[in-house]
Amino acid sequence: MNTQAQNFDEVTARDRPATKREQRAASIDALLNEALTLFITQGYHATTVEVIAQAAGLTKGAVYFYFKSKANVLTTLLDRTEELTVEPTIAAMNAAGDNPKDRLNAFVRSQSVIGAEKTEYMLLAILMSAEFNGSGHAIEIRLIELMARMENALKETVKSGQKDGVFRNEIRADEIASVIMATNKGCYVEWYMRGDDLKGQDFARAFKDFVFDGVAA
Amino acid sequence: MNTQAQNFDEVTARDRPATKREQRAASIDALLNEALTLFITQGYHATTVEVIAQAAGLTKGAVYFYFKSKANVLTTLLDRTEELTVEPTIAAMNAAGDNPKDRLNAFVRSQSVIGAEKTEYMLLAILMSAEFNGSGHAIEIRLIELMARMENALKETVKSGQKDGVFRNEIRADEIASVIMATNKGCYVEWYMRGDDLKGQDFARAFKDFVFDGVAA
Amino acid sequence: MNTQAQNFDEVTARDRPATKREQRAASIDALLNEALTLFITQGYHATTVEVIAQAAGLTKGAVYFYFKSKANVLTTLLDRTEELTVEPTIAAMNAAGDNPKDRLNAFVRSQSVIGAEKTEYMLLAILMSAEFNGSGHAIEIRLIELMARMENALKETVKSGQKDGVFRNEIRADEIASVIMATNKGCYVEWYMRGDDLKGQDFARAFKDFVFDGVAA
Amino acid sequence: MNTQAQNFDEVTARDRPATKREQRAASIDALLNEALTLFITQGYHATTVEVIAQAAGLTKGAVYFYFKSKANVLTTLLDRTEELTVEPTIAAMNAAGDNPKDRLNAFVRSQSVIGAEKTEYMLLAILMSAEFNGSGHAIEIRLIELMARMENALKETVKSGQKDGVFRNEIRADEIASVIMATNKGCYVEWYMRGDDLKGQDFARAFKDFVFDGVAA
DNA sequence: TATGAATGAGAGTTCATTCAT
DNA sequence: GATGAATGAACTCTCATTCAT
Repeated sequence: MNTQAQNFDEVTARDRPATKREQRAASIDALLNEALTLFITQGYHATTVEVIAQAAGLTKGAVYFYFKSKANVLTTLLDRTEELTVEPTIAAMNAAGDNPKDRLNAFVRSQSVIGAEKTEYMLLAILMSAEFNGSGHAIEIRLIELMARMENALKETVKSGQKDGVFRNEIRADEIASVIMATNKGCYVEWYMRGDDLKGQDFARAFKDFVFDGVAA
Repeated sequence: MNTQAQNFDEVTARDRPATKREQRAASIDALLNEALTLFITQGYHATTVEVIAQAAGLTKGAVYFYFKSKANVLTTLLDRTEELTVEPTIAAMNAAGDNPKDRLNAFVRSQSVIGAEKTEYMLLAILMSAEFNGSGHAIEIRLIELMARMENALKETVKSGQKDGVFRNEIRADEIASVIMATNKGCYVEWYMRGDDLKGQDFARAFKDFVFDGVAA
Repeated sequence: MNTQAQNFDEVTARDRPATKREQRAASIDALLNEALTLFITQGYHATTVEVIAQAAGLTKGAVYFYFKSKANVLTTLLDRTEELTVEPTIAAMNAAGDNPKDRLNAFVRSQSVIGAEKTEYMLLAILMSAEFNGSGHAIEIRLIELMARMENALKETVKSGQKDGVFRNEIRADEIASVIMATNKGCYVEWYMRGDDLKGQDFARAFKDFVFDGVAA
Repeated sequence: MNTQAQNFDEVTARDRPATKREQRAASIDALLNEALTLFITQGYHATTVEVIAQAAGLTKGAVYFYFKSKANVLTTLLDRTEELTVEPTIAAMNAAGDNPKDRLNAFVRSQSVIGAEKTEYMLLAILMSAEFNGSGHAIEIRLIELMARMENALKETVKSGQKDGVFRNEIRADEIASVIMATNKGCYVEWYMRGDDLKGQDFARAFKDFVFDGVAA
């Protein structure tokens, strides 16, 4: 299953596929892709259901045919985010073995790769976290949980790196992990907001060097 | 009676001062303080004028008596932000003399101090930048200009530090300055969003060490 | 059932027609008809969108589904006004041939007919001209243009009548045309405001005699 | 009494006279003058109390110090209107004796003079009649009564002119009087709205000729 | 005499959501 | 599968009015 539509980077609902199943998938994909872009460029609140629909070549009603609410569009996107960003990163860390340095390296590398390929999903998680922070909305909880998975993996790595003496010890693992995460998030947002001002590769390298030299024992 | 309200930091408009001038100042202050908190906790779009007014012990109409629009509440707050965060930081850097290391140190120190004392103003600038990014709103321009002042000071310092050979040279000053700014912003947001999870001083120290070891030649 | 509503001139949106296209047309028509009546009886500013909607058996939201603003309801109505009053009058004048007396006669006749059949549209143009005069609003320009089409046709006729010696010459064509227009407008408003006090036909005849004797050489 | 402020055409409250009584009169006068202009240029609804106050060099509160409501500003103005336009016209007609032609002549003449000297007051009555027509507002009744005084005088004159055989008989006095009033009002509004396009004197003459030829037997 | 702070009702407008077709 | 009509709640903003000073 799921063999359809794989090759398209941006599928709009206009390219009507033959079967109903395909059409369904195409519409959902178009809607989600446009919503993803709009949520990170305009913010969730500032993005209207109407605009999402139009961008996907559909009408408002279609959004409610596929999703039970605007919030549900976002949560669906967050499911994809977890799948496409958090899981590969954790998998990469695990694949790197037990050595803390290797694990941290895997984290930074994975983030760089994902940052290049799935930038929008990473940004979605970061920006929605900011937008929903303190809102009491169910999405806030979903986001905290999503981010926590990543941060916990990092924290464990830092901890064991401190125990092994390869990472600096004067500062608690919590704080170090937080600063790394913060730097990571900050760099994503900065990179995104600056558009073409920053050369991606140089910026990613700066980030990497920064992290490594920053935590070196 | 009414002696109990003297110690509060937050004065609401309810405590009617004697003269009109005082009353005016008190109301504006209450309004701006509440708006500041609400804008960073809920976001600008999610904060209604009514809520700002009620939080300040006033009504919607009063907000429009003092400010010509909701946006004007924010711009007034941004004026204060520039005054309270950007200017002291630049002043501190200038006071530190010509040595790039001293200047960078002044920047980091100033940010830490302001981060502790004027956290909300710093956060406002950072969070509103994210919320208004790409909106085309006049506020976006105001924010870009505000942030640019800080970043330019940093960039100049990094550049002269590279010329003197005290900062690493393999990466362009632009990228380094951006990463520092990104780290700075990321840390503010992280710190704020995590509430009491992070010990402020430890976190600030982690940030400082991070920056310094990261740019050391 | 439901056979009783067939004879009504005013169809409200409640009588839901079968197809969507019909429903759309019915709603728009109901909205415009009610708005027309309300704008001339209460004035544009004094008429609220809510009242228009309720009069048409709909809600405020429906008004904004069909029109992008309150002003757009009026401009739509003005388009209809031009079509139903200005164009027939100019067409009637042109159909009357080159003789200035015939043309003026056609003007007065046409105005009387339209005055009887499309009173509200004529009044709308006149009353809105007064209400928006000097406002700087885009509608003001639209109204000036609309009225100018009629007045210019009249002015040309008066001019050629003066050249032919059939109309009095002591007064400039501009002034005569203006007085005719003013009398015309004044009579519409008077007639409308007086309700049933004035017998339409007698009044129209008085107006006609008045104009003809007034311009005769 | 009432000897103060007579010579000023436009007295603003800024030219503070010496005594309180004078100041009071000056403020009221400034307020009424500005309100008069604003009501006819912008309409009653579109004119805010704030704007009236500012135009008079005072604040909103001052308006409520002198008048009990916005409507009361208008009614005060209507009292002046009656005094300055209706009464002189009726007096002029009475002074002209019993001859219907003389009386009508006195009416037209008086209107021309008042039209030149007290244009704004005449316009106020005409335009407010249109704006408040059908509103159910107390002002509507006040306006109807004001206009009726003038129209009744005219109607009586037309009636006796018909009896004497000097005015045309085929049309009822009511209709003739109404058409004259309508023409009169229409011309005022047209003249006003056209600004400088129309030469006042020519226009007045056209109006006069128009009326006389129109009513002549 | 007049100001300026503040209110509260209501305006125009937007938008997530529902539902018959 | 998708549309388009319609709703209703909420939002930003306006303005006549009140009142302590």
